[in-house]
Amino acid sequence: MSEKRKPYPYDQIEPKWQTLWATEETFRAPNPGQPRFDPAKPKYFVLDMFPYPSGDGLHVGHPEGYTATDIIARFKRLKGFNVLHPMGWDAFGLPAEQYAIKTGQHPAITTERNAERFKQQLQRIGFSYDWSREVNTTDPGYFKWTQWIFLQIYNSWFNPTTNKAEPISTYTGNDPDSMRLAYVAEAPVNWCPALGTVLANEEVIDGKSEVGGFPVIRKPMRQWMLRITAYAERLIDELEGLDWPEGIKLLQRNWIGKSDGARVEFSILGSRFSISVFTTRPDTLFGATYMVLSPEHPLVDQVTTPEQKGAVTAYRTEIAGKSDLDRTDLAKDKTGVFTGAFAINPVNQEKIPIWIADYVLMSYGTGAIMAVPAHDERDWEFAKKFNLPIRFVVGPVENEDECFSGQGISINSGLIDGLPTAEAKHKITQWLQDCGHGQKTVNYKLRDWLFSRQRYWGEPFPVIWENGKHRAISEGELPLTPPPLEDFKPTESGEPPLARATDWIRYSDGATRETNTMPQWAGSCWYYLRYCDPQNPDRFASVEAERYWMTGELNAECRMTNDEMPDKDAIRHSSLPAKPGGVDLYVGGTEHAVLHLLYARFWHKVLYDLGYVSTVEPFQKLVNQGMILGTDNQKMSKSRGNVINPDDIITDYGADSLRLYEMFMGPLEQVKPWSMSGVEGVHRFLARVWRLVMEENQEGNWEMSSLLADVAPTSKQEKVIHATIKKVTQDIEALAFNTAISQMMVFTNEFTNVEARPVAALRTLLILLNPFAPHLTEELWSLLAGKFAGFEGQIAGQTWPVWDETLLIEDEIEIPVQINGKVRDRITIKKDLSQEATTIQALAMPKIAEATAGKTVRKIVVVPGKLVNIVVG
RNA sequence: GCCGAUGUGGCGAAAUGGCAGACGCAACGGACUUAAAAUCCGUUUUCACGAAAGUGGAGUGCGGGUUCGAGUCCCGCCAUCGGCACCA
Repeated sequence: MSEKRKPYPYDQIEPKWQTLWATEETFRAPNPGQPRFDPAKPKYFVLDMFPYPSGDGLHVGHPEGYTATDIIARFKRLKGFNVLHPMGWDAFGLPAEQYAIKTGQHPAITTERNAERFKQQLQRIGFSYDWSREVNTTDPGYFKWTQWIFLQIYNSWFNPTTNKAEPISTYTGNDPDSMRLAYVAEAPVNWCPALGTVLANEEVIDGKSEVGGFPVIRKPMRQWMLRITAYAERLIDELEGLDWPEGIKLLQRNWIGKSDGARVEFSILGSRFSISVFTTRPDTLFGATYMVLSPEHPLVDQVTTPEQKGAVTAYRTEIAGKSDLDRTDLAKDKTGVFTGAFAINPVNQEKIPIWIADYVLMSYGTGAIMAVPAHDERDWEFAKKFNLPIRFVVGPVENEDECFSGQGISINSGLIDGLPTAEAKHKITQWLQDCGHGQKTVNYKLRDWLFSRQRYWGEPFPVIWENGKHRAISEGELPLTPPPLEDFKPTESGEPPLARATDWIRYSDGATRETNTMPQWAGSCWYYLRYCDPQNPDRFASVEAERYWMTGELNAECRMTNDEMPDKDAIRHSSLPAKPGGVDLYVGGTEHAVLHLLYARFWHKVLYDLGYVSTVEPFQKLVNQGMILGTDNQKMSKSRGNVINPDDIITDYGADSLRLYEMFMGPLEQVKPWSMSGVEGVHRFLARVWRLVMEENQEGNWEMSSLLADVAPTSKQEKVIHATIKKVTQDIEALAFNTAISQMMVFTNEFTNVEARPVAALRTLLILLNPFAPHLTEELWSLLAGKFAGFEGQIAGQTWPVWDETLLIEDEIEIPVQINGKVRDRITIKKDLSQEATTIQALAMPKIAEATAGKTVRKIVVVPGKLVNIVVG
């Protein structure tokens, strides 16, 4: 039984170099001040979205982005950068906890085992991570700082005057607790009975949990919230300077959902209360013929008349029992009930009925609307169903049987008659403001971030409760680790699992610990900062390390020593100027466009405002890799059975082939299907590169190719060499890895059938190919080192080659000659031949002369170096 | 419904407004081999005419437009994928 012969011995080469890189710490990135740190080099921080280490291990989608960043990291090192290229584990989360509930195995054990497996798989692919910087969000040494950052948020408020977060001590009002950026609220939340926890809005998809797809219902509960809405404006504005895909920026802007409009007060007939509404169309106020309160609106009880009480209560009960999915089903008919009460329209003193209906959401605006059926589709539909009056106030009205929601000229609208929509809005808003009936307002779709979970496997809140009030524990008590538990389920009464740890909960006489934990997003909000200085026990990262890796600056003028840390007010508000920078390149999937990327930006801005980090934004450049589909063109999933395991690819073709194929498939950002024969194609290419250097002898052993020679390349070869240097360099910088690989294939084809193979050319190819196929190129480099000069040291320590543009210029070029835009012939001319001479030569060509004979030449376009186009009539 | 992306051979794909299909896969033919595998060389958008070299036409989702010239720019559609979705 002999094993199938391998086209080249990748199975021996790859483990060998992986071991050597690990033992020699080839890719270790020292911090400023550490041995081997070179202050003369510029820095480059290239980051992957770290994975949740699931029990399933990696699939081929993971290494797509990781290979791209690894190529960039290796390329930048060869270009002379200090490169920070780290990896870690986003390891808190539901699957480990559910596994624990099922099996009783502690999540920490599952997590550690899974992370270890992920690490081995990643190392088998030969990624050049600095493993000494590995982080795990579940390590106490890590989440100590997650909790610490929470305390900074808890101890801050957003000052609208300065437009930034400030220590709560600077707030002079009388209820600071109501101003904190982390606060407790009794709010309707997304409760998932099957998971036994609440979820963030972002984690609910079509009324079902993102994890598991279980139904989610609305339920009022006491929860921790983070005041991300305070940053809504800045989260939109500060996207501006970022090098992100426009689509992702747009997704964030839409998620935040800024609307300009007005708040209008409607007094209620015979009541001391008034109803406040938000509208983006104050110019349609004269067309408001009724009002609608959300069923959950607190004023419903106050305004409902005794006669309507029964109907209103019945309706509210019905709505309360509905899932979010039922409520937001657009196909369903509008429903609602009259409250019996009337409001007064402030612009014309008209008496209009007040209804309740579930098409008005409590969670947006004020939870109440003025209904203008003539100019709003939803109000139109509702008015038609319940026979409510419709009055057109924006013209020109062409069809009275249709709702018109566009802009136009105000009619039937008193003081704004005849004004176009924009001016009408402005004037009526001014009028409302002058009369005290309303004011200009900006409203956002973004809600505050529901930040607590009823789970075991998450960061405990560093908070205790005493006499019904919350209070932070001291920083000295961090990290606050979760208690050991046998049973990870919520308690029978619906309390979080931590409530089972009765000893742990008791903080002191009369003080108990918070039993909620933080959501999984918490750890990933700041992990990029921890990579800068992952073992630091005294700060989330030293001032100098954070500043260096985020901005490239050494010798920080603002030196915050650890001793100064407790004296927070002194170190804050040094009003550090905003620095450009952050992570230089961040690669990950689109699925985090509005979750992780919004949360992380929010935390970063709080830390920036408080003076703890140097940049306004965390991620300067973002790239989304496209999903890899199965060979059947479907999304990979266990149930479809189309999942490709990278381990199998490595066993059959080697890690370099896996890396190369991941990049050769197509543009990084694009969605693309896996193809096994495609893997074989790049594998063959790597074997061809191997055989440029090695050949098989009679016994079937590999030895150095006899064609290798210390000769100068021919001028044609020289051109290919420099064209390849140019294209590979430019393509890597543009993240166009597929075309870079094509060019290296062209190079290899050029040198395959030659009588003498110039070693210098191979030397160049090996360096160019090294970021893509690091094992193969290191091996060939070391083999050549025994025979030829110029191969000293590891290839990872070499310098990236530069191309000579003058070598790429051809003396003679062939250009097409067109007649009326169609190619009729080709002509070979001197590169710098004048336009006149080119024209004369082109016209003299037999085919051209024949085709133009007897016709009028109306125009001749000569594009130097490109083509000639003769226009005949 | 709204927003965004994409649409090019049998397949993955390439093309600063300037020779459409680089590179790879698959297929076919040849060399090497007793044979096969591997390797190397060649052909491969399509239609018509031709024994052949070749000649001519069509062609980048569809319909228009700008231009000497459009896969690329503009207008209007269609399809697929992704996101948001009663947001007042």
